[in-house]
Amino acid sequence: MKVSSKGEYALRSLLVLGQHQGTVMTIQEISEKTLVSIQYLEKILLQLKKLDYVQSKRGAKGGYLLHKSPENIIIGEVIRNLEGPLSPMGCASITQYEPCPLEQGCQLKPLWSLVRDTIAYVLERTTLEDLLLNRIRLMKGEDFVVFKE
Amino acid sequence: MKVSSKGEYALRSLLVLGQHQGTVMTIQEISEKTLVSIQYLEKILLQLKKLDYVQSKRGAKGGYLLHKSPENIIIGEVIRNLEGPLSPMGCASITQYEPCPLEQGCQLKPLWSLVRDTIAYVLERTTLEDLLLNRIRLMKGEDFVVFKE
DNA sequence: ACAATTCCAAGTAATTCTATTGGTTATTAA
DNA sequence: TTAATAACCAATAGAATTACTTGGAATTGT
Repeated sequence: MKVSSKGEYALRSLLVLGQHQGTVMTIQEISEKTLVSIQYLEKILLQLKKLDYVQSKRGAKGGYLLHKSPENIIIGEVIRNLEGPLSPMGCASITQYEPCPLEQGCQLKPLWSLVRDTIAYVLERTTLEDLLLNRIRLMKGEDFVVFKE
Repeated sequence: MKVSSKGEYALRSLLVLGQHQGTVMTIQEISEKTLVSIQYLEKILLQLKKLDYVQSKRGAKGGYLLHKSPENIIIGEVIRNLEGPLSPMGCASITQYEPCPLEQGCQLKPLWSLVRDTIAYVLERTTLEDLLLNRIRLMKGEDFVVFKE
């Protein structure tokens, strides 16, 4: 159930850019802050640019800037865009459903759908702004309830 | 955020064995029901045996049986045993924590911890019996609440 | 002009995932 | 006792993915 390093690195980059809004950051600077190699970052930032999360300036004094404001960057979407569906199995994916020969009568699919929904519930309601403001609430014990009873 | 096919196949096998409790099933029969190759299943079943979920009988009339009763087979544990931590990132794993150089002050870790906790919440409360009885509740819209307010 | 910096394509190395091959050992039934 | 059945086991091979590298082309500011 891992998130790939590509997703992790993309989020690290967005966070760093979010912490320096208004100033242009070079890939090198982002690399220092995120501990990701310049060459790999390059590819990730290019992807983030195509997805319109960031903006670039070429040439001397160039670099990267956030293009959307943090409250409009939804973490679930970033992950989906960079590494595919949030669903643990294709059969339970809403954005990229894949059929499965076992599907009719499959007793596993409801579980995967439930997992997909819980993950999506969390990640689609979290924005870059939430991360920047440390607005994530950790759950412990009894203050966590999945179903309204 | 995918579950590997090994985990999926293991759960399919346990489900099939759960549907035929009391009767010994050969790998071949399990293969037909799960649509997994005999050779790959062999390896998975061996692992499930070492983990004590199933029991085997060698020789003619041999095959596999569940060894634990379905209500004692916790899905989260099966997945963890077969493919590692439920956590999307090592830094947020409770069972197999891995340190990260960015960790102090990392604004991503709380998110990964939250995701880990939600996934674990679902999978550690689901048993094979729940799957066999189709006792998984799909969430929709407003009957799903993550935090008690 | 020149240095800085993004852009881009291609390739490589490592890892993990999935599956196969070729046998060995234990059990049952005839 | 023999033959058939079926689990056990080790080694490895192929495919896919991930992570990263290389080498240069294009753009911009001074």
